[in-house]
Amino acid sequence: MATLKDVARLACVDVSTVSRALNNNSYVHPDTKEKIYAAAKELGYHPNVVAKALRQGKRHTIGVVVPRLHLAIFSEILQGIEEEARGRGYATLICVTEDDAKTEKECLNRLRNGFVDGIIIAPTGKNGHLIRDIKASGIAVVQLVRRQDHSISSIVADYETCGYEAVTYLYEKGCREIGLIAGAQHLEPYKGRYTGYRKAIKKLGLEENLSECNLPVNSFEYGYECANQLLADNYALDAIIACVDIQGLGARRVLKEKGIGCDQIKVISLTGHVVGGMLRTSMTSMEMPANEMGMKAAAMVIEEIETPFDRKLSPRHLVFSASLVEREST
Amino acid sequence: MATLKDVARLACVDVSTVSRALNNNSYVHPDTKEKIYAAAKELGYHPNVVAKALRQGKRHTIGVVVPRLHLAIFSEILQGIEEEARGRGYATLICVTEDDAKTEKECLNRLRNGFVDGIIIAPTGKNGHLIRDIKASGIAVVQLVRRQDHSISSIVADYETCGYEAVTYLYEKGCREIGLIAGAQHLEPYKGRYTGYRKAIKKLGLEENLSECNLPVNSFEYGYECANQLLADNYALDAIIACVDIQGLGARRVLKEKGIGCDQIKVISLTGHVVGGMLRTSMTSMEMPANEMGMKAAAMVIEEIETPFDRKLSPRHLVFSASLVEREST
DNA sequence: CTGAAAGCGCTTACAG
DNA sequence: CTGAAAGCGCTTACAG
Repeated sequence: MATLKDVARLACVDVSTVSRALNNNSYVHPDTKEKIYAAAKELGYHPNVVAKALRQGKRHTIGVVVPRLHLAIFSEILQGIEEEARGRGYATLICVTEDDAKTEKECLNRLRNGFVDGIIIAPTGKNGHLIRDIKASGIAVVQLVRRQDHSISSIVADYETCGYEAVTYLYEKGCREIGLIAGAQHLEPYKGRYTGYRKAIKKLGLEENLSECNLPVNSFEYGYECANQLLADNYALDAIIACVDIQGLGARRVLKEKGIGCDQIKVISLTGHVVGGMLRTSMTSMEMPANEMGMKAAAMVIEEIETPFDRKLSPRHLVFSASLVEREST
Repeated sequence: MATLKDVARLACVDVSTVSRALNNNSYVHPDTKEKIYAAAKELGYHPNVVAKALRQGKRHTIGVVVPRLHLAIFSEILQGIEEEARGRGYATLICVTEDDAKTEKECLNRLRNGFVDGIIIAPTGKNGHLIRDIKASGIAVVQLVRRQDHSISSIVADYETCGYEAVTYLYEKGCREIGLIAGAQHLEPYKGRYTGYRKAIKKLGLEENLSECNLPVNSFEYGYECANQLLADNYALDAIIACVDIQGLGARRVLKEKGIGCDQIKVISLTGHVVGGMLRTSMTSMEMPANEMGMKAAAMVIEEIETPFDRKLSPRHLVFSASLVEREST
C-alpha cells in the first residue's frame, strides 16, 4: 500500500503538503495540488484510517451491542443504524451477546479499548456499572430499546402504552380472559409492557393471566412454552399477548397444534417488526418503527461523539410510539 | 485514559518494559512484573488498540458486506461470523448494501483503507474488479453465499442440488406443474437453483414454469408478484418453488388471498433458515446451516489473514449441502 | 533482565 | 504557500 510518503516523494513535496492538499483544509497552490493529485492517483493511494484515527484521537466507528439478530427486531434496527452511520462517515461494529452477561462484559471491554468512539447498546441489565464506567471514560453511550440507566441517553418505545392498548383493543374485540407472556421483569421493556397490561386489566375489571419460564426470553420456544402454560391455567382463555413477534409465533404454533383458531383465541404481538404482516395468517401487532429507531440511535450517538467536551449534552431520552396494526390473528 | 507512559512512570520503569510485561512475550523479572501489574490496575489501564494496530499492521477486525439483514439468512450467518470472530479475538464490522452496487462500492472502498484485515462478502455481482483489487492489495477476502470469482475463496451451499431435489420431492408428492420464482440469474445461487430445477424438470418430462420481475429479489414483494404471475400463466399450477424464505412468504400470501390451500398448491423454499418452522402453517424448505456457514466463513478469512505471505494459501471453496425439511406447506 | 531509540502513517502547530 | 518537527500510543530489534 502506498503511503503519504510515497506520494510526497513522487510529487516532490513534503508529506505535510500532501496531507493538506488531500484533506483540502489549508491553502495549497493549485499547481502543487494538481501534481499531488496526479501522484496519489498514479500510486492508487488510500489514506490509512488507523494512523489517522491514532493521530486525531477519533475512530469514526460506533459499536452496537445487541442480544440477538436473527428474527429479532434488532436486525432491522441494525440496518437503520448502519445506514445512518455510513452516511455520516462512521463504520459500525457489531457484537451479539445472546443475552449473556459474561459475553456482554467481554464485548464492552473490547470496545472500550479504543475500538469505538461511541456505543449503542441493548443491555442484558447485568453490567450497569461497566456501562457507566465506559460512559465516564469519555465514550458516548446510547441505550437502545432497553433503558436501564436514566443518566444515559436512550431510544425506546412506549412499552407501557403498548401493553395498555393491546388489552383495550382485545377487550373491544370481546376478549375477557387475556393472557400475557410475561417474564424478564428486570428489563424495562418487559416490565413496561406488564405495567400497561396490569393497568388496563384492572381498569376493565378483568383478571390477570400471566406466565413465564426459564428459557431465553426472546425466542420461539419461550412463546411456545408460555402459551401452553396459559392454556393449562385457564380453560376460558380467549387472547394471548406476546411481547415480541417471535414469542407470538411460538404461541400461534401451540394454537395450531391444538386446532384452536383465531376466532377462539386471538394473538397479538407487542413488538411488531414487519414479519407479522408476511405470515400466511398475518399477526396483529403493535408495530415499532425499527428502522427509524436505528437511524435516530446512530444520529444521537454521533452527535454526542462530536459534541466538544466543554459543552456536554445532558442525556436525552427519545420515546417512539408503536401503532396498532390489525391483521388476521385477532 | 491512562497510557503505557503513565503506567511506566508510576511503576518507575521504561515503557518498553511495561509493554513486555503486559504482553507476556519476553522475560521480565517477577518483582518488576508485579509492580507493573499493580500500576496498571491502579490506573485502570487499557491498551489502545488503535496504536497497537498501527504499529503491528494488523487491525484484528473483519468486515462483513451483505445485501440485507432483516428477515434474510444473512442475519443468522452474521451471528455465526461474529461469534467465531470474537472467539478468535477479532471484531466484526458490518455493511449493508441493499444489493445496490454503488453502496457496495462505497463500503468496500472504506473497508480497504486500513479498516479491516479481511472481508467476507455476499456481493451484488457488480464490483468484481474492485473485489479483486482489494484481494490483490493484501486483504483476505471470502465470498459468502454468492460466489462470483473462482480465484477467491468461498462458502456456498449446493444450490443446484437444492433446486433439483425440490422438484423431485414435489414430483413424488404428485405435482406436475411446478413453478419457480426465478430471476437474478447473474447471481450464482439463483442461477444454480434454476439449473437444478431445469435439469429435474427435463428429466421428469415436465414443463418449466418461470416468472421474474423487477423488484428487489430478496423480498416479500418479489415472491408475491411472481407467484401471482405463475398463477396467471398456468391455471393448473400445483407447486411453487421460492428461492428464499421471504419470497416463500410472499407466495403463500397470494395463495391465502385467493383461498388456495396447501393441498392444491404446495410451496417450498430453497433457503430455509429457521423461520419456516415457526410459521402457523410451517413451510417446507431446504434448510441451510446458516450459523455454521457463518462460523466457517469467519474461520476461513481469519486463517487467510494469519497465513504468512511466504506461503499463500490457494483459494478454497467450501460447499454446504442443504437438507430437505418437510413441513406443512407441501 | 531492562532501557533507549526508531518507527507504524498520519496531522498540525510553528516558522519562514 | 510550504517545509521541518513533534507526537498520537504502542512494539520491537538492538545494546548492554
